Amino acid sequence: MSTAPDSHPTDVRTRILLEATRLFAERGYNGTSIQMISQAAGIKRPTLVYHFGSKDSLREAVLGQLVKHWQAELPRLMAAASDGGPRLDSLMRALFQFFLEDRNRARLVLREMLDAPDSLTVELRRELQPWTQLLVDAMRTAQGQGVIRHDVDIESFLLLIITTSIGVLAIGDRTKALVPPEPGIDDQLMELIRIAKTSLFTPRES
Amino acid sequence: MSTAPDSHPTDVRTRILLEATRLFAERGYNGTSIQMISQAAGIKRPTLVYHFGSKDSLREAVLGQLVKHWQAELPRLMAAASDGGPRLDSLMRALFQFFLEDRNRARLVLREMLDAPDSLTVELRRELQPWTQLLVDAMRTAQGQGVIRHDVDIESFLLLIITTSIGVLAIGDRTKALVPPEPGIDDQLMELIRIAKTSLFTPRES
DNA sequence: CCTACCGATCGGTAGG
DNA sequence: CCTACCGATCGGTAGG
Repeated sequence: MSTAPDSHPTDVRTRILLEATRLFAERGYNGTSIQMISQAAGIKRPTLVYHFGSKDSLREAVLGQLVKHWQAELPRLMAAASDGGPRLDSLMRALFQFFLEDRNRARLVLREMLDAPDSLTVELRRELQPWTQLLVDAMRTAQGQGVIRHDVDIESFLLLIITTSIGVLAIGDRTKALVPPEPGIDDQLMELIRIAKTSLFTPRES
Repeated sequence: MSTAPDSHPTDVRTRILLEATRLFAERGYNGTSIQMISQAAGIKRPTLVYHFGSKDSLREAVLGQLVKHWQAELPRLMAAASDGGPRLDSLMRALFQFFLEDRNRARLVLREMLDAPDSLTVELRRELQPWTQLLVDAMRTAQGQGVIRHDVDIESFLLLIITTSIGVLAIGDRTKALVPPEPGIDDQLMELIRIAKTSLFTPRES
């Protein structure tokens, strides 16, 4: 009664969310039964249902986790970069780091985008768009100052960087079979950074 | 007996493949029952099984279609561009055109990459890699001639363009919710072309 | 948090 | 190309 009832790191609810994230990412929502998740979490199926109500609610909880992360991270990044304007570097680094930490996160996002549950678009727009709006504004200012090339379509550029980052991290080790020396994820990410910089910034004169 | 028994454009086998492609793309392999496909094709389930043996064989047939297209298209593109070196433009245009014709193709490819059935990597490597190898060689030559920037990682560059093109065409109308004016697919593709050109070619001196 | 149970749907087969 | 049928698994509920 005096100790928090379920604040352990190996909390049941947490364990369910962890395994659900992994399995949804690896096998997809439809390819994963709540039975598999329950077993991975070391409980019986009705216990999972007791905690989350339904498979679909569990899906929303899993997705909510990721959205929540960026809802906290984007403001942090914007603030940290406020001196000297937001830096492409730190943003891309944060993007890479988060999805590299657990590549299943990238796969999950991609799958959700493909399945397009109604909840997703709505939540993205409501929770994340306000922050990316700020980012777009900052970039537009940099463009006005001549730091960013005049021919850049800021909104599309941002979207493309995000799409590509997630794409590479989710399936980069599978697409590489297309091309002979089979460049690794790191090679692809480094080339992505080069491409982004080259096509975003006005070449320095001197 | 004198007329071909099933060469109609509305051939049963063709109709099954068509509906399977659409449904696998929209709902995923695991999210689509052979019952749904049969119904969409206007037949009963055992008839589908009679034609394709199993759900998994149908999956391979659906994927085989797409691989076959590029197996024919890549050599064609390489040959057409042989005078003056392969042109980035025609390649990207062909890529866009094929996947724009039916966006479900892009979604299907992305889903297969995520599901990573063993057959996929093997088939990509065996059927498509020989042709992309030629493309890489041609680009490397252009790089030696100074047409392509010296700092380009050719293999990663190619992979990134393909990943991004498919990504945009598959989920571009969903990711756009992230950014305020919500740029359309066409905006994103045009910006992708700009990014590719800017980051690939050595700036002309003049 | 569990045991026991539910109807519905799954992919596939038998047999014609 | 179909009807009739199969065991297995699905998500979820009753009740404790």
